[in-house]
Amino acid sequence: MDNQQIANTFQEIGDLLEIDGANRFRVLAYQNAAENIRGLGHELKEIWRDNPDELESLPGIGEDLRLKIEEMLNTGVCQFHLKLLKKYGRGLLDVLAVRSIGPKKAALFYHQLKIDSLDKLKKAALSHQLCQLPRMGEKSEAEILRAIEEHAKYSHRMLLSEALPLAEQIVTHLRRLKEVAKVEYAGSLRRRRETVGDLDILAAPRRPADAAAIIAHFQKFPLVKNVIASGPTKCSVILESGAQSDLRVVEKRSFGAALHYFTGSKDHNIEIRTHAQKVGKKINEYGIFDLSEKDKNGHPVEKFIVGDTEEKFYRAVGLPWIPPTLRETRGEFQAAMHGELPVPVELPDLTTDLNVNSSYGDGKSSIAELLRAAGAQGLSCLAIADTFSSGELPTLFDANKLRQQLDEIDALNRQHGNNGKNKKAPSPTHPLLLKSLKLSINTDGTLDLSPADLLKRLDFLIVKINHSFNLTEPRQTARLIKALSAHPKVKILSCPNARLLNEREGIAVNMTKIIVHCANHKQYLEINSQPNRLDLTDTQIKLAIEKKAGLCVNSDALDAQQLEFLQYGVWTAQRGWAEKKHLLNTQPPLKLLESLLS
DNA sequence: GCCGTTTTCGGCCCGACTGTTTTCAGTCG
Repeated sequence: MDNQQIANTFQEIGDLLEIDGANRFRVLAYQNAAENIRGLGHELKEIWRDNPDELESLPGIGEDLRLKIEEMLNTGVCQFHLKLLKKYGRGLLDVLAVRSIGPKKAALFYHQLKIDSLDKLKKAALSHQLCQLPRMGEKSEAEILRAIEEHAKYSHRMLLSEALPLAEQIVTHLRRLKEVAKVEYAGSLRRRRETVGDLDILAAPRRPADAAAIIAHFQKFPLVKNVIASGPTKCSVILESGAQSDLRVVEKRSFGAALHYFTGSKDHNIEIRTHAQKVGKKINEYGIFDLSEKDKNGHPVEKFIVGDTEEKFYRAVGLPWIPPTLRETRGEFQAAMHGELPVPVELPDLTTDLNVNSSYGDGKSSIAELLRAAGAQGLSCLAIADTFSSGELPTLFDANKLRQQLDEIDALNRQHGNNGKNKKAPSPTHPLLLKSLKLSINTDGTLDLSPADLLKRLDFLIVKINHSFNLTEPRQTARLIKALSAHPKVKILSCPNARLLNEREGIAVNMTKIIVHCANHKQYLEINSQPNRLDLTDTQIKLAIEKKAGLCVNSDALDAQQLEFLQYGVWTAQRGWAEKKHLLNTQPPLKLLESLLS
């Protein structure tokens, strides 16, 4: 079992225990463990194989959960999980996933009406059985029906690239209101997670009395389908796309504290709050409060210290500002304490895109168009890497097309003075084109390497998995290592997990082995910037940096416009603690070439 | 069930909103 499966098992145990009426802190322990395991950079399987004792040193894992992890790694199942599932049935988990139904109502429906599936829940609501139950009424019943509809239509997380423009539209909409002093989006969107559950928006009115006007204006956003909750400081709506958006309105003096609070992650906030408690301060979404003064009865007096900006907020607890992309409890608090926070790589640090598709292959733009777009983005170097053979059955290698492409690249380089004789270094005005090729890895790990005379003209090769996604982990790992070793010009592994967000799970592969192989052979793992890939993942990037493996952020653009996707790759790199120095393609092009070919 | 510079027991975040209540339980973030 991999981390994801183990985390899901703990999550389900937590949910079922909650319905079972277990101690809520016991439930919390399972949920925390699930969350921590999801954010882990290393596979539990590997940790356990190397040193079984180390499992218990992981956050949120004690003796009991360690035993359950070992059981799952040994047998592939957890008996306790099976016992709970047998008692309640898997359908009850679906019921629990419906908005407005929590553990208490799920348990009530189950015990009173034997409801253990979405289907039975819907029938009970339609036949008005639900509203007969204690503390249930017609409104609650209607709300459940509506939530079931929404759930059927929309239960996935949005891609970051879908969430961002939507949130920006809402923010723009709110900024138009003169009563608004400040407005930002928060949540996992601000942390640049690869997928986003809902859109959290935060606003501060110019005067406290203006809050109601902001709430009202939010509801008038053209894409609002229905309002699910609205009060004086808070409003939740469902948008036309099915996504939920939550607005919170706080006073200006609390804006920074609230921005921190609603940006999360939850675990990061707990870490900061616990730290604040140790230094005699209290944190909530309204600010930081000093508790050192006591009233005449000896009770602490809450004295507001600060809350208007995040910078001041962190400073008040003795910490530097921590970038949102790092707030995932992956050591950022300790790093901040010791002044060792990474300086995240930024988009302008990139000099080069090492993986772009042209119209010779799957791309839509000509090389000249790609080059212009790259220059406009501030890039001074671009590697054209088309795939000429792909799919289940590799077609014949299209040598003539490639020859024609290489001739065009040589001509363009001469035109820009990059013929080796010119002393001028490549720049956005004199960009350099590199010649590459993206080879599809065969099922047995071999590559179609011919003809040899054309390979000689290429600067480097990229390899990528385009088919046979379902091999076992040992086979898939061996396949990748074989492909990486197939030719000295193979330098980059593209889309290492071969995943498609919301569509296809990544391949089963021992990524630690791949990372170590790349570190030992001066090869580079790609952080693919396509918003539905973002592959490597953040935690794997962090692992790669720890193992000193090379990394690069590439757009894999299919047209000139998609060079803008590099921003998504850079954000993912930031989440993996990548600094400028960790990425190959932040180097000046000539130095980059030297590194790549050494 | 986990955790510890308040440590082996007793905590574990808590405020906003809704609906069904006649003062609050349940859900959510």
